[in-house]
Amino acid sequence: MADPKRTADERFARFKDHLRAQRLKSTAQRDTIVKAFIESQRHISVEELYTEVRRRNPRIGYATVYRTMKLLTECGVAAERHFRDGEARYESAEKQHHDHLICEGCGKIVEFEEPRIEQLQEDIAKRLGFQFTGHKMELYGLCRDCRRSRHHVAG
Amino acid sequence: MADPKRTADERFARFKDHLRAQRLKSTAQRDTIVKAFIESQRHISVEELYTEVRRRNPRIGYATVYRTMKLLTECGVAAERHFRDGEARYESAEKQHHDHLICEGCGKIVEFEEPRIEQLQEDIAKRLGFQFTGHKMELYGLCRDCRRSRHHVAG
DNA sequence: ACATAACTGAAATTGATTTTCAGAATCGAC
DNA sequence: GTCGATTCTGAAAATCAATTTCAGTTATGT
Repeated sequence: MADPKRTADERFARFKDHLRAQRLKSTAQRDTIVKAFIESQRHISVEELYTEVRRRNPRIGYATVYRTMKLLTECGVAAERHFRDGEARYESAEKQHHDHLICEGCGKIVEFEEPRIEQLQEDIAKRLGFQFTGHKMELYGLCRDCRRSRHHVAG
Repeated sequence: MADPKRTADERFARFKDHLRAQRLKSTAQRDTIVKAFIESQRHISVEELYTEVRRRNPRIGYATVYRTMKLLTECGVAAERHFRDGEARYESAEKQHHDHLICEGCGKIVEFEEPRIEQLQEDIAKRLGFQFTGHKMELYGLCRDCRRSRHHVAG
């Protein structure tokens, strides 16, 4: 596994490169938000990120967080996901393709890959006359912990 | 294939039964909305349905359409879907389970089933310690027609 | 017919996200 | 370094889909 510090630096640098390439400006607010995102846990929501950003600099506004996440998505550092709860969540776009298994009890998100599913999806698209471009796939279930507490409630 | 008229009547009757069972009231507005939905094409949005409903009775409000679609979903006549475009779409819940392949060019929606994918999904959930409860899966692609027009634009 | 619980439309509200706008900061030219 | 055009920023307003409120209306059981 790669040195996480180095990876973080690389991602930050990629963001800075994007700004330069697009003739956008480097600002303290953007730096703060991007660093907070890069150091964050996976699948963070804007609200969660905003809370952390505010901790670092309380004068940064909600809109700037939204605007900066859009930039991060454009330059391929972040990827936007929409699960069932209605608010966007962002994850690192570094990782190879994967999908998500989400616990309906506690919201825990587990990542997985399954090339056999991807293959079947391509086959289906082709069979129906489509050029396959992508998919959205989430599995839902109950994790072990939540099954245990359900049992308590139920009997 | 079943007689579509009979199926429509059955679905309307199921809605009426639901009202009775829940001690809710039959109203002209609800009847109009439900009939419009039942006669509609697959995957209709609330806005599209509202347009048709207004044609039949211009005094019916948006909120009533929303409220009635919720009832239809509760009694299993309609099923709510959320694709990429942000607004809910409703389809007949009569059909057996299926997923959707959506054209990114024209928005065309094709339904399909693939038991092998469902099986793999269950396997994944079990492997990761989850009790599988369901999935959300959409495939995206370009249909034949849209590929053709792309070619025109591109070359 | 009456009571009453449910329903309706319009308007207000919500929650996530985006836009507007006036002041502030960046960065490239001098 | 400082000027100036351009871009940014935060706060507040706006948007968009969906829900709720509310005061007046209607359906249903007796």
